Amino acid sequence: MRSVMVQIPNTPTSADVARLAGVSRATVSYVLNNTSAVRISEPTRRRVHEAARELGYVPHAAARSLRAGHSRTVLMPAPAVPVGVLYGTFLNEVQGALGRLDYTVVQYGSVGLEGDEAARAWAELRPVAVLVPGAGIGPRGVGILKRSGARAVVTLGPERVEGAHAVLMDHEAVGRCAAAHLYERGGRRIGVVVPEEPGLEVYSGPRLTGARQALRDTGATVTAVPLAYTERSAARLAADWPGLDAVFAYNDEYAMLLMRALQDEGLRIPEDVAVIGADDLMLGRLLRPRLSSVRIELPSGRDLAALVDRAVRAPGGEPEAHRVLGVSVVRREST
Amino acid sequence: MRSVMVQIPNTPTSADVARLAGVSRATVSYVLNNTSAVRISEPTRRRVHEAARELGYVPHAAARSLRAGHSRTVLMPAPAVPVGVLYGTFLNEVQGALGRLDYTVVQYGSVGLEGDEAARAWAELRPVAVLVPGAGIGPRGVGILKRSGARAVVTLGPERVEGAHAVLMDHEAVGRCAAAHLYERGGRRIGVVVPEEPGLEVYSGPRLTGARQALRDTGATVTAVPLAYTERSAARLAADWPGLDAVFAYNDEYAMLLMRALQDEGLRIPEDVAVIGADDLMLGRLLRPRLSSVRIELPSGRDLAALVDRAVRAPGGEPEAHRVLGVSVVRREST
DNA sequence: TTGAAAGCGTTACCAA
DNA sequence: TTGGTAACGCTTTCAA
Repeated sequence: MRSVMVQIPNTPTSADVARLAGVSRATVSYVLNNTSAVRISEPTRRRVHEAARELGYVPHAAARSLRAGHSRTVLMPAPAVPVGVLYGTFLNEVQGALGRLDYTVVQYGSVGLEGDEAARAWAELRPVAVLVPGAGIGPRGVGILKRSGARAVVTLGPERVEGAHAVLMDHEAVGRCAAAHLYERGGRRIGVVVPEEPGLEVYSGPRLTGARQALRDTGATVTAVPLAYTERSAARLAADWPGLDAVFAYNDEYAMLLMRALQDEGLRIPEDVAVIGADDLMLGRLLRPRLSSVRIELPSGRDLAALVDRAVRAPGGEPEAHRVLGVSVVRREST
Repeated sequence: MRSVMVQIPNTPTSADVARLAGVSRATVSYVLNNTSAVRISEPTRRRVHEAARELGYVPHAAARSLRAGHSRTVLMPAPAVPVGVLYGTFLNEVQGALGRLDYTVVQYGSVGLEGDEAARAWAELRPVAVLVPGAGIGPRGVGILKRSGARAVVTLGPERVEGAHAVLMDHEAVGRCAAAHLYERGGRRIGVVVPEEPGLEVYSGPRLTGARQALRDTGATVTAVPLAYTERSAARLAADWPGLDAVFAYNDEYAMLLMRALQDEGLRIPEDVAVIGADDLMLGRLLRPRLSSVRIELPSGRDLAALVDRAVRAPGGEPEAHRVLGVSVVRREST
């Protein structure tokens, strides 16, 4: 009655495998999961495997985790904006490392969801751990996830969130490092580029703050310089240059853009304006003068995966906070 | 007996909500899902909502889709290599558009999985559709997914796969376009950069082939030029330059790298060697001479989402194949 | 308007 | 060594 009417064959279940192999569903489960508590005869095993192969049986993850009461899914909200090479590589590393620890990593496309709403959507999947980059979650969101069985919530960003483990990316340090370098090289009226593109405030804010911190009590001034990632915006800024003698340009891409616009206006780098970026991209080395940059060292994906794993295994523990992000100036010719 | 022993409160189920609200589980389901076939009194609705809020109830996606027999999950294998900004933006667009069509987009971290193995892992999640970028799946994989209930498999890449819908990214056209332009500008000994980084063959191969096609019967020669994305590799290549008078450098980043290395060797661009990249990145416009580039037009994320949606709703239909990728040369100063 | 009960695909316990 | 059975959380049909 059931499979006769449909053209597309119903997807085979373990019951189908059992029927074909002439055994019970339990036996199928034992065989396919290599359950060590139970000994199954070799001929039976073969029959079961054979039947599974023939039907193209694939276990149903939802049913399995429903029964088990937990999953090994680690959920990461997918970044809504295309993320830099550095960070992108890092996220891939984390993914690979978690995979090797036998977790299933799922990036959840959360475009359009915000705050607790997003947390609730993630919680529906009952992940064993959640890894949130940026500032996508608050204490309430963490609560929702934990109550839904998440054994670890780890944030990856500039600030700590109550109840969650934190991998603190100290972007203030980036700003401090850049500003200190510019001051040391003689800069006194120092600009800090703040990208106009939305979504970057999480990083640009702390970088600006860090620069301010570093130059407090030095007599140097710090000016926020808004800049969009377009040639027009850069040209306008350069044409109307507010007389700054040094700039920390947020990252290497903005730095390259700005440097070119300043040069086109006849300003000499670094004599008239010193420019430093961040991320130490290779492309910055191709310009003339070569671009100085703040090199940012992210933790290894393996370390982060290990942190998640530890948190999952010992869910009771106090949330740890790790300050990461090694920063150092790579001085080239633009400062 | 059950919740007394655990410190972490058990995650609330709809039964808990029902108990607190003093109604049956059925009623809870009706209220929370706004089931229109059934009328529930306003006071009852309020009590249910109240109870759900108080307990922090979040429905269990696995249980729901198990019962329903299907999900609205669209699965995309996460690209294993960090992907360019162009393609990354496109993937984000697709994700957003699918989200607006009420699909849940899940990027599955498939590092380390290959071929049918990967397909099987994806199939365990019983997605309603699978969107595979690159060359990550074969006909057998498609079969596995379809038998597991996927109503649409869409590949996104240079080649068609039996049984799957195809969004054909015609990278040969990119190569053809670049090569034709170089020939027209006077190039006769033409090089095509082939990145040494693994994972890029899917794109670099067709681009090389396309260049060969375009120059067949013209008398011009086409030479594959291996290049790693490092200054050393570029310097070595430039020092040992095989006398080519024009190069298609795979994309703008490799082009920038190569151009700088050639300049450092004293070769003039474009007089001695013409260079063209691809992707039309802004950064290419910052070099001197400004970099010429093949501009690649991807389809809109909304179109692709619509294709997926159509395929899901009418799963019987013949697989469609769409040739996308508009290509055009943006000539600047390097050719 | 509400409730009881069946069933989705798995696995684990207990019995044979 | 194998099989029956209950239970995971949810939705939906049927009955009250």
